[in-house]
Amino acid sequence: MSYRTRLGGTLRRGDGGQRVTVAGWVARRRDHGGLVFVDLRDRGGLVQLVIDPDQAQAHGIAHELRNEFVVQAEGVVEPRSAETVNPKLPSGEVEIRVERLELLARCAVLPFQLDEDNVDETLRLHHRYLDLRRDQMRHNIHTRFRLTQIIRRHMEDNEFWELETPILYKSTPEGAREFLVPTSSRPGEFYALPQSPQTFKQLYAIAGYERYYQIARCFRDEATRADRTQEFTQLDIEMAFLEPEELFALLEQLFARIWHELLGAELETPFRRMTWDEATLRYASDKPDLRFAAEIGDVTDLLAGTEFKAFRGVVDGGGVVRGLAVPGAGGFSRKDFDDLVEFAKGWGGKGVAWLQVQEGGEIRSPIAKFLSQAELAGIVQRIGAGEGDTIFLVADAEEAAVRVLGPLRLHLGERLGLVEPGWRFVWVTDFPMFEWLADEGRWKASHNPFSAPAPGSEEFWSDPAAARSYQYDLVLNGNEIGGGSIRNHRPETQSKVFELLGISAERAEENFSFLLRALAMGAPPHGGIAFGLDRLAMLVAEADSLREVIAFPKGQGGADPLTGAPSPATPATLSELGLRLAAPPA
RNA sequence: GGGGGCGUAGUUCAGCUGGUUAGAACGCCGGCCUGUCACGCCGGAGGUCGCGGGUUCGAGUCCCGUCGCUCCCGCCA
Repeated sequence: MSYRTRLGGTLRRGDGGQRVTVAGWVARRRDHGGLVFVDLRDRGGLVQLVIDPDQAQAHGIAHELRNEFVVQAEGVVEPRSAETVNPKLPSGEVEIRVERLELLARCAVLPFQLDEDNVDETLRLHHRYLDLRRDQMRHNIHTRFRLTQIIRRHMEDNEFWELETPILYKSTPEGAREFLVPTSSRPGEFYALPQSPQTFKQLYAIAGYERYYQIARCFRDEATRADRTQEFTQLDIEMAFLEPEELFALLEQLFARIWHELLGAELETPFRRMTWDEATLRYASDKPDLRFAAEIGDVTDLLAGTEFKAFRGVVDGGGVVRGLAVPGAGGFSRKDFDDLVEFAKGWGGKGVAWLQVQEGGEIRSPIAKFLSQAELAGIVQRIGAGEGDTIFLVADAEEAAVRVLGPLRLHLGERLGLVEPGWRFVWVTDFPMFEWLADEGRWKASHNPFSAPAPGSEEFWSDPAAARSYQYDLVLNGNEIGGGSIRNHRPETQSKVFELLGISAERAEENFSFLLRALAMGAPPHGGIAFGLDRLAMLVAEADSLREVIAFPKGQGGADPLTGAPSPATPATLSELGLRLAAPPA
């Protein structure tokens, strides 16, 4: 018997009369004793097989069939009569009248039903080959394929080369915890798996491969989340002679294409641009969700001489008073406000004050009596509150206020149903170049140590806190979906960054000598960006977890319920690698 | 590392304030059925209530511990 088949699920009325051989899985059998119907599933969908008792060979097998048995059927595609058309199936206008049926494989009793929702995820992952047969998963995985296909076409249309970088990488001390890889050829020495192809893609740019991209696998040995896994895929891009605007345009076109082809949505380009300072002030976030207004205003200066001690203390201590106005909180009860205070405390805040602007502009608030009319009017005006709005104020050190206001804004937006459907993209630019780690008494690169200073921050070492880097993130509906920067292409600038970060010349030499050497040998100005492909797939497939768009994902803690990885190594393997466990596994 | 949630037939769940033999639906097994498409009808099997301990005359239910999964915070240049 030959396996030459046609996808049954793709058959349509026009195929009527054709003799076909189809193969696939029994999605369902309806056995009437005489007539037997089988919904045959393949990658293309479902098609109905009809097995008549006249066809003794096929009929005998048809009774034995159970869900997920694998069969091949030969027969004739017949248009269905009007009464028997099934409008729910794309192939519902036809059926295959089977003349010969072959049982190719049986299926053991299923651990879960493929048409059941809400099956325990561990069980699904344990039998992922079954789970992937479900329509939803097939749709997700197919959507992911279409996404990468659009990306490849777009990059190719724009003269990018798809190039590879090593998976056995060099361990570098900065950044996320790495997966370490021992090797028997050099006991005591280790590779690391790449957190990103960062340094190699820069080397491509330096080599003069001016437009590089890769759909790259990356690894971080960190805790997982619904939107974070230890092993992930990113669209990685690097270009020589790059102006950020050129990159922005390239990606705006790419996203417009993806949204058009996968979601049927037309995106407005160019996307909005916003500096980090503006995002932090107005949205208390470096990834602002622009699907609703509720912008934050700073009223610190209005309260410089206030009688209200709680605010006065903060202002005098160099802190800020900031707030936002939302509509629709008019009916909040005392308990609702108390809950918000608790919410704020959960984010490390001291609390939240509220003022309701009632009809006629009258203010209702537990703190109104502590504030002058001028202060109240100033706050209402600065925050931009109208009648019926409620203002929420937070007074604290600036960083602490931002930490509370961001989540508070999102919480209120969701709670009050302010979030409008749609896709709000925004480029956030000019990030702080460094962050001061008070606990450790050192500077840390806020993005990565290869980002160049933004125009105006060339002498970043003179005031690291004020320095801005040439970095940009693409944010969609409050989620960071990509980030990149113009890199340091002058070795002396790169060395200065390392120096400021406390990476000694020796350590820089040890870890990055190859990069510094490369930078010294005719490195062009260059830069790039990387996008989380899994997250993008999750967005366009409208899934709620990364694991829904990864064919073989790992669970929390990096455990793979399917294969049982990770697993202990035998003493022989350890010894070959020159390793000995410090403590026996628990 | 910290906090929350969940764990009862193969699966998804119900099981009240502790009280007979722990139920339902789907799945599975057997039988009947020639136009169904979530086919229908009849019958049947299937449970260490995650695990361990405690309280009690009596524990799926209450308490303590533990394991597994998951969500969030920390962390993720």
